Amino acid sequence: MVGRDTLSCDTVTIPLNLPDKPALEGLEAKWRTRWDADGTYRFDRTRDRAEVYAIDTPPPTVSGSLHVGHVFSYTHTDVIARFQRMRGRAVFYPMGWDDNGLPTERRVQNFFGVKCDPSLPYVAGFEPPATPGKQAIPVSRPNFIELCIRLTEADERAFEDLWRQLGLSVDWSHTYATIGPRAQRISQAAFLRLLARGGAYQLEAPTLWDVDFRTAVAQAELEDREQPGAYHRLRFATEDGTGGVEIETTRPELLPACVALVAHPDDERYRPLFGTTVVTPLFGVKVPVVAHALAEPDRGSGIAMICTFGDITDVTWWRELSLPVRAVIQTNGSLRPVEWGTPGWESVDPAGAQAAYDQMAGLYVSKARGPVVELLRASGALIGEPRPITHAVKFYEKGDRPLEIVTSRQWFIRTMEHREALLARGRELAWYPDYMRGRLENWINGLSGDWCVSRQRFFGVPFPLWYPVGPDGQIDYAHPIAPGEARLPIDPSTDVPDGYRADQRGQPGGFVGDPDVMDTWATSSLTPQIAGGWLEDDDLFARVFPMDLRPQGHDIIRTWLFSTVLRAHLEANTLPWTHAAVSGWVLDPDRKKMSKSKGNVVTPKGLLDEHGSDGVRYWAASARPGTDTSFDPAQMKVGRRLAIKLLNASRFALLQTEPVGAITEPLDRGMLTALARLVDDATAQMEDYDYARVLERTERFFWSFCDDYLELVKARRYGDFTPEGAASANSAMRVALSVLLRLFAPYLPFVTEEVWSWWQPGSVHRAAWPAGAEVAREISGEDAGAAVVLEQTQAALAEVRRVRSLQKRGSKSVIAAAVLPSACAGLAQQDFVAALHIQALSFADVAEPVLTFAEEPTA
RNA sequence: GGGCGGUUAGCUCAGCUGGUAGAGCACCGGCUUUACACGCCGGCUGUCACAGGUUCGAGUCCUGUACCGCCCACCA
Repeated sequence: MVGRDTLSCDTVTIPLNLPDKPALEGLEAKWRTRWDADGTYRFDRTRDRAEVYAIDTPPPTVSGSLHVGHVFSYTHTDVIARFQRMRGRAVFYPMGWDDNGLPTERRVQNFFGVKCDPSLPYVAGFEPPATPGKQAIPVSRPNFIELCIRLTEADERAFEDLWRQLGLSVDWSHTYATIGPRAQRISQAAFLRLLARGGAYQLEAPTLWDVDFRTAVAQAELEDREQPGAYHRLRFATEDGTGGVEIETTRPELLPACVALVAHPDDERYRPLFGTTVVTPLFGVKVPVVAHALAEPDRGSGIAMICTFGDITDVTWWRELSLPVRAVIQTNGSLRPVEWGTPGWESVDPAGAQAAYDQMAGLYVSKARGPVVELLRASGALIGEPRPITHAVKFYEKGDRPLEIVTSRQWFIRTMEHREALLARGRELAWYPDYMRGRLENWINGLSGDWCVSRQRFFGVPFPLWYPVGPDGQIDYAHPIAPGEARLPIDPSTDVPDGYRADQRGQPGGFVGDPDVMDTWATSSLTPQIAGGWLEDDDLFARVFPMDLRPQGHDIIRTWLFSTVLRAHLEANTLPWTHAAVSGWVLDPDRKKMSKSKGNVVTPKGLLDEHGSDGVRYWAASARPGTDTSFDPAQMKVGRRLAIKLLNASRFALLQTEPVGAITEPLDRGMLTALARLVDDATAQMEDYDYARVLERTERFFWSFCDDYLELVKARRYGDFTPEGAASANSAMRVALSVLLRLFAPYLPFVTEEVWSWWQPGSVHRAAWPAGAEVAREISGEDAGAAVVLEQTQAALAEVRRVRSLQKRGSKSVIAAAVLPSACAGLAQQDFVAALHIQALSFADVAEPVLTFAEEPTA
């Protein structure tokens, strides 16, 4: 243990260095430099796992800017880190930078005027133009990633600077980037291991598709948005033409992709139709009427058309009812060309179908709706007019147009078969607050398919695979070629598989690289492994994994938390960490999440400059774990005032160093008894991650310490009575100060370190977290009787002050006679009388103090 | 539709295992007190969302309702 574990004040040898006029200004700059130079927060990697506290820090997205929400939640983590460090743990507190993914891709494109083209070979020493040209220059993926790292370096420096100003006790020698070589290597190795064990597979299947980004997306990346739409009632004729059935749809443009109608098996209205065939309007396609339990009798007309594919339900029906595919949507969202009358596109009227379809082909799906509705209306198949509605439509969370479902070849990680095990992991994990566990369970129970991890993007971690090309030029996806782990990371678009030559790329008998990159969560789900040195530094990894803490926001439980639990479960058969601390959001005064735009108006830097880092941290740390919190500069001012008070009260406590000695006075012993109890409570609550409560209670004690206790002992410590009395007060004050500084240290690292440096060796952040027993030892055990004396004295003080104030007397007024309720008779008379300038004190059966003031000296 | 959280003083929020409502801010009044005017003392402010129930006693436990927020859902 680095810190001192004794409180004996008389052992302090460093010379007192009290400033005349202490101030907060300049403390951030002073101490961050000092901590850096002293390696105060360096991780001690010689310590055993049991002595380590490892944190899986969320890597902020470097292509954005830090906002108030970051300052808020990272402060929570830092408070915990500092507490654990003072508890004697070696804190592994790395920092990551998230530069993998679409936001960075866009920024690199715009900033350098380039675009990623994985078909190009790597060019060593490539330099982008000084100013981006109109025409984007195509570059290879490795070159693109190099540019990304170059661009984000500047952002990372700015972020690091802000974090240091905020006082995060991160070990800056442990950083990683999610697109860096280490993250790529680990992402690829983890994938290959999964593949080798059968935990990953590729499949040609309908998947959720963003038509703008032209990539598959995963269930976790979806969001619902309310969109205007309309119910269209369409009439399908029976095969013999004598009857018909009416369905309702919001997507009439998918009519050419209709493969069946479906109703609930128990629906009496449609039961006679099951097994029969109806004919689609306009296109004349014969489709069966089928039954499936997912069809809801009370929705629309109770019978729906199944298209390939309009939504996820269509996929379910298609799969479970073994229906044919009649896909019309292309990867760019437009309707593909179709030759009606050819296999798969049979029609009772091919010419009519072609004429109708030609008015839609090539149009983006939503644009095709107008023409098809017109045709339906003209044909009489549209019953009544469309009825406008608003309904939820699925979007890619970063996308602008509704998701479509397109059939394509994708990589999946098996998740469905692990659902029970993952739910058990969720129960095994300690959650703060506990109810957040429900979010994970909710999500796992709602999973509808395996995790689609491939993306048809250019920037990201590539799949480390090639495929043989047959003599006929066909790509053999069934037999992927994987590199040995020692070769990782690789980029199959430029690297060549063992046993092949570069000139065999794309040639019959040669190979091709997998063109896709991984979902960013496929990398982010491995942050404990990346930060902990998996596959690279076994010694480090053994000391930090599984980690202790995952701090994160509640909005990414279904993505980051879930996927990290999944990967650790699959790879290591363990939880990735034992605790998850979920922080809330910062809300603006309208009770909405502080948005980027508003967040940029209030920059974190500006806040730290204005209120001081300790002040801002105070506001953040006042919020209970998981609770959404208002952005409140007033609280930051309160925090700043607390820091200033700490400076001044400390100065007072240290102002007079002599004499010191045994703590004998009941008032002093009572104060330390209360403090010992506070420390025990605070420790228990900190262990339970309830840092906000500890701050509140420590603060409450501290203000009372200042305004009551210090005022009461002032005369005695100045030597107005006996040397023994003064010694008792001086010693008690120093014990209390030492303890209070350490209790506040996780919250207010700058001011506590400053004060600590006046009179103590080393850093307060390496000092031992106080224990109640240590405080009690100073007075040879808790003194319950003295605690009562303190309580009575404080209560009497408040009462006399109140009466005095109501009588509009100043605090200097001399009280010739004070009569107090008998219940106060046990108070510390000498200190009490001196602090209130009481000449004669007596007790009687009165409800409140009766004060007789001496004549005011005439001014 | 399912689930979770919230509803306490004008504002922001504490109130842990049930025992006569709390803090800070704001507001008002007082104090040139030798650690601090970036300070100190005091005052004002509440049918603890609503309705039932359990209990000697409920802000605190149970049931239901309303509103706010969030998460999830196979919304034809």
